[in-house]
Order: sequence, then C-alpha cells, then structure tokens
Amino acid sequence: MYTIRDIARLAAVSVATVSGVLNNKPTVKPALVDRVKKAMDALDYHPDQVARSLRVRRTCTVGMVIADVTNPFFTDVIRGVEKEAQSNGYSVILCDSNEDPTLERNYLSMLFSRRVDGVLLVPTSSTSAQESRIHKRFPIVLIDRVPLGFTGDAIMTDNFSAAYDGTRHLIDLGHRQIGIITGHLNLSNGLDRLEGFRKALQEENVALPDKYLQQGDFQLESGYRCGLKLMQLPIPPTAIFSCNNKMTLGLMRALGELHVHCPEAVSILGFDDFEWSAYFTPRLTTIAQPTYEMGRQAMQILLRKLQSTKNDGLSEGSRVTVVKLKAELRVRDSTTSPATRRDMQKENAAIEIIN
Amino acid sequence: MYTIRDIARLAAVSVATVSGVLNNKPTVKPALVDRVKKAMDALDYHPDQVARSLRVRRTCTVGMVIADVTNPFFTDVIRGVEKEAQSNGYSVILCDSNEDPTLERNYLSMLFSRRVDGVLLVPTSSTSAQESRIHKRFPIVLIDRVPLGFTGDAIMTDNFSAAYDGTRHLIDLGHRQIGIITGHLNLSNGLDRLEGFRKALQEENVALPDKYLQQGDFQLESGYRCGLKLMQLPIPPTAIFSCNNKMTLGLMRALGELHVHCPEAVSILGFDDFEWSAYFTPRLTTIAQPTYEMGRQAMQILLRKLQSTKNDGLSEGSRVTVVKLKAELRVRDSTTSPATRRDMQKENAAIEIIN
DNA sequence: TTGCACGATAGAATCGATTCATTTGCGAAG
DNA sequence: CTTCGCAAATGAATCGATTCTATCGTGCAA
Repeated sequence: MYTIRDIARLAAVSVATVSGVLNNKPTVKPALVDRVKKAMDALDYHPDQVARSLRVRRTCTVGMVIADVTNPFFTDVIRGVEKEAQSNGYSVILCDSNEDPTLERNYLSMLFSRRVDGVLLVPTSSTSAQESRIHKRFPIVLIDRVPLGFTGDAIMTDNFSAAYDGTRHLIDLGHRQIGIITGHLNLSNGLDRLEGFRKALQEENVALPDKYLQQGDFQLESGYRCGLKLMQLPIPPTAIFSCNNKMTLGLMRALGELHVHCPEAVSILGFDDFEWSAYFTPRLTTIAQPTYEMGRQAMQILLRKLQSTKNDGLSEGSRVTVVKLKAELRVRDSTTSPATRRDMQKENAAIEIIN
Repeated sequence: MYTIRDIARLAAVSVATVSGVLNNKPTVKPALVDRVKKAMDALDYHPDQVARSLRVRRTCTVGMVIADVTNPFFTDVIRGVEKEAQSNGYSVILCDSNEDPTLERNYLSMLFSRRVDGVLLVPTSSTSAQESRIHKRFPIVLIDRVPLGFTGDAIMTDNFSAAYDGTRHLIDLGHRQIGIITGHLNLSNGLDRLEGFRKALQEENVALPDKYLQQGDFQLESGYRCGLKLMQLPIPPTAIFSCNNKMTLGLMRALGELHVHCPEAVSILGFDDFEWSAYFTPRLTTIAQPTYEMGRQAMQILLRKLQSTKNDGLSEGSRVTVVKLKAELRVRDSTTSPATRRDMQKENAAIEIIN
C-alpha cells in the first residue's frame, strides 16, 4: 500500500506538491503535475480518504436511517438519495432502524462516531431527532414524516392534499359510506392523511361513523385486521381508503377471505403506488408519492446545508427548509361508482345460476 | 468537539490511559476507569472513529455494490447483510451499480479509497471482480451470481436444482410443451437456471423447440417481449418458466394484452418469490430464494475472511468459500395440469353464450 | 536499607493525508 | 550588478486516535 510519500519520492517532489496535484491546485506547474501523475499511475496509487477525512474534518459520507429497507416506498427513496450522493462525491451508510427508537438512537450515535457530515432520517414515532444534543452533532433532514411540533428541515409528500384528492375521487364516484384504515397518528404522515380525508368528507357533508375509522399501524397485519372489521359491519362501507401499501395488502387478504369482490362490492383506494400494483386483480387505484424525487431532493437539501455550514460566515445554516411534494392519483380498476355494484352482482348471479 | 486529550486533562490522566479505558484494557485500575468514564460522560465524548481507523488500519466498514436497490430480491438480501453487519459492529456503504460495469468499477475504486475492510458484490456481466488488481485491494464475496470461470468466494442459490425442481413440477402436472424465458447467460444465475430446466426436460424426453427458448435480460421489458413471442407461436406452450421476478411481471402483462388466461390457457412458474406475489390473480407459483439468509451468510463469510487476514499468521485467508443455498418451490394457483385447460375453456364458452 | 522486578501510568511517535510558514528561484526594476 | 517581489516548491506541524517505549512507584527479597 503506497502513501503520498512514496509518490513524492518517485516523482522527486515534496509531499505538498503531490497533495497539490491531488487537489488540482493551480499553483503546481504542468511539468510537475505530469511527473506526479505518472508516478501515481505507476504505483496504482489511491489516496487514503480516511487520512484525508481526519485532516479536513469532513468525510463526504452521510448516514441514512430508514424504517424498513424492504418496503418499496423506501427503496425508491434510497435510489434517489444514492444517485444524488454519488454524483456529488458522497457515500451513503445505510441503516435499518426497523421502526425501533432504541435502534435509531444507536445508529445515530454510531454515525456520529464515524463523523458523517450529515444524516437523512425517517424518524420512528418517539424519535431522538428532536433532542437538541443530537442536532448539535450534524445536520439532519427528515424524510417522509415528522413528529408533531418538529421544527427542523424535512421533505415529504403533501399528505393532506393527497388524501383530500383521493377521497374526493371516491365521493365523486358517488360513494357516501367511506371507511378509512389509518396509520400511526403521532407522526405527520398518518395524521395528515386522516385530516385530508376528513376535510373532503366534511365539504360534502358525508358522515364518518366511528366504526368507519379504523386505526392501523402501517403494517400488513393491521390492514388485514381493520379490513375484516370494516367489512363485517352491519352496513359495510362501499369504499375504503387504505393509508399505505402494506395495509392495502392486508386489506386485500381480508377481502379475499371474506369473498368480498373488489370493485363490485367495495372500492379500494390505496396510498403508495408500486411497480407491481398494476398487476393486481383488480389493478389498484392508488395515490403515488414522488419517491425517487423525494430522495433526490432530500439529499440536495442536506448538501446545501453542508455547503453553508462549511463556509459558516453566513448564518444560512440556520435557515429551515421544509418541502412538500405533490402526489399523483392513479385511477385504475379498484375504484368504481357504487351504482355499478348492483349491476355486477346481477351478472354474477346469472353466472351462478348457469353453473 | 472534544478529543481524547480533553478527557485526559479533565480526568487528570494520560491519553494512553484514556485509550486504555476506551478499549477496555485490563491493565487500567478501576479507580481510574471510573474517573475517565465520568469525564467522558461529562463532556458527551464520542471517540473519533476516523482517527482510530487511520491508526489501526481498519474501518469496520464494508461496501455493498448491488445491481438494483428497487428489486425486492436485493432488498431482502440487503436487510440480511445490514442486520449481520450491525450486530458485529460493522457499517455498510450501499452502492447501486444499476448493472453498469463502469459504475461498478468506479464504486469499487471509491470503496478502496475509503479503505473499507471488504466488499460484497453483485457482479455485472463484465465485472471487474475478476481482475487480480481488484482482489489485492480487499476481500470480496460475490452474491447471487458469478461470472463464468470465477474462482473466488461466493454465495448464491443452487439455481440448477431450483430450476430442475420447478420444471419437474410442470412436467409432473402433465405439461409437455414448456417454454422458458431466460436471463443473461453470461452469469451463473441465468445459465444455471437454463441448465436445470434442460436437465429436467431431457430426463423425461420432453423436447425443447428453439422457439420455446426465449432469451431475456432479467428486465421487465424483455419478459413482456418474450411472452408475446411465445404465446403468438402457432403452437404456444402450455406452461412457461420465467427466470426472475421482473420478467414474470412483463410476461403477465403480455398475457393480459393477448387475453390469454392463466392458468386456464397457460401455466406460469416464476423465479423469485416476493411479498406481493400471493396477491396476484392468480396467486403465482414461484421458486423462492432464501434472500435474507443469503445476505446474512454473505456477511458472515466476509467477516470470517476479515478475521483471518487480521491475524494473518494463518493462511486461512486464502481458502475459498462457495455456498449454494437451497430454494423452495411455492406451489400456488398459476400452475395447473394442462388437462383442466380444456374444461375451463368450455366453462368460459358457456358464460360467453349467456352474456 | 538497598536493589530488583513488575505492574501501572506517562510521553512521544505514528498512521497518511492537508496546510501553514518558509525557502527557493527567477525575472524585472533600479 | 544587486535587490526586490512574486510564484512555486518545500518541510514541518497538524488532525485524534493507538501503541511502543520509558518511567514511576510499590512490594518483596537479599
């Protein structure tokens, strides 16, 4: 393993000159640049970034703490982050907190010891991101959700509007008995989606019976459980809004087991689109978040903060950025007007008679 | 930001003593350990891992270069890797090569500069992992696939047996016209699956017409294209084996567009199971790879190599580990005996008359 | 009482880069 | 011909840990 001194010796220059070449300082004469570069090639020299980081007090590394790598929502975000990081010379240390606050805390602590320049965080419900001690360590940008009362930098979908638009779609189709399976309500994503849903109902004077509001926790199992509850009510809803992808799957399973057909018997609107959702039967109507873009912009916000803390003459670093991205409603086959429901049932009846 | 010297001063000991406490060397007297720990708590001191890495020539960081973060196959692997790394005090730098050899090369170079202790790599088809220069840099463990003639450490599914078993399942159901959509054939995963398929056919003297073998590239688009070709043949196959998850989706789209019903008109066997595949209609019969386990064991193999190169008195470091994990055939609804096909078509005909 | 051995602590060198303070070299001006 | 100034190159200090070597102090034996 060669060092900068080996290169200096081989090229017959000082280490300072080699360093100058590495950082293409304009003061080094072209002739020397050439000699040094030849020497580096000859020894297949790659400067040690660890040593460099120690000296310049910057690692060009960011930490990313997410809740679940296997959720396609997050993997799209990761891809955006990674792409943007890579093209700016940054690396990403990936951490999976598995929605566990203790693990999240440990990861943040570890990332601090490794002296990452900043952190992208999908916070757990009782996140340590709110503690001022953590914030003194490095810039943090939250992704997807923020705890109530959070005042720092963050990027997320405009969940309120997204849920509002989706619900309007159901109402416009003619639904008046609409159920919802919510997520956690102590983080912004869960709460805002519920509020957007409520707003749309209120505007059209559609009632929301207590039983039509089922609180889940964004996990598959809860979608299944809430789905069963909703469809086993004396008067089941004619449409259900499921607040994330995993709960939608649980809901689908519940419908399957109860032999409730979608969209004939009930319309389903899911939050989160994913590559496969167009292959379900029926093809799912979903609210698609701009996942890749969210990751990309999250990294951009973080990079901007890193720039401004570097030349900290400006107090730019203290300005707070909050970005809300627009979601897109993708209407497919799982939502139809409740009027057609009766027609379809008639058809089915006819078929049954034949069989 | 405090350093070991601040702690030493506050605790009125030498830096060597503080270092001794940090690395719990047994020679430090309990009384001093106490004083030092108090000082560390008081200043919220977290030792700088960058400085430590420089001195001990070890970063406790590994690089992971994969082909596509958004493919659920890889995310499960990542989770296994990350979990195992975390519980051994290692961090993972994630890189997405996007199946691009140039990008792969750049990432490997960057990881070397960052002095990662080792690398987990899902190689692209013309990977640089075969160059001896790369291997001198750090231990590498390949995941999922190896290039032809590769001789280093690797972990993957026993693709040959998996494909053989899956194909037997189709034959046992009574299929004799079986098509296949293969992946790339210059990496082991694509080739071994084809060979396993061939073996099963040969054993039962089932012919494989040229037209029944369609070469894809593991991407969705190729599954779609090959699916169209297969089902538009004068005598289309009664069953199709699709060699990975994305191509299976493309195939499903092709079937949809052609209004070919599965499993009535054709049985589908997919490689790669994923959380959602039980929610497709029909529920997909798939060959499930032990993804999480693959990631976990990949990291274990790498850790073992790191151990043995550390105390390099032993030449253990030169022994090569190749692990092939068993896959599991998950029979669901997309594969049925071709005999039932005619019955179903009759049913459909009946329904059409009614309508 | 003195000397020696040994365990515990201290001090300084080290890892490999960057960067500051100097020195060197060269050309122009006096 | 000397000197001044500026650009280019050098050498040493530095970042914050670890670790080697030296020193200190204590207890035991002669």
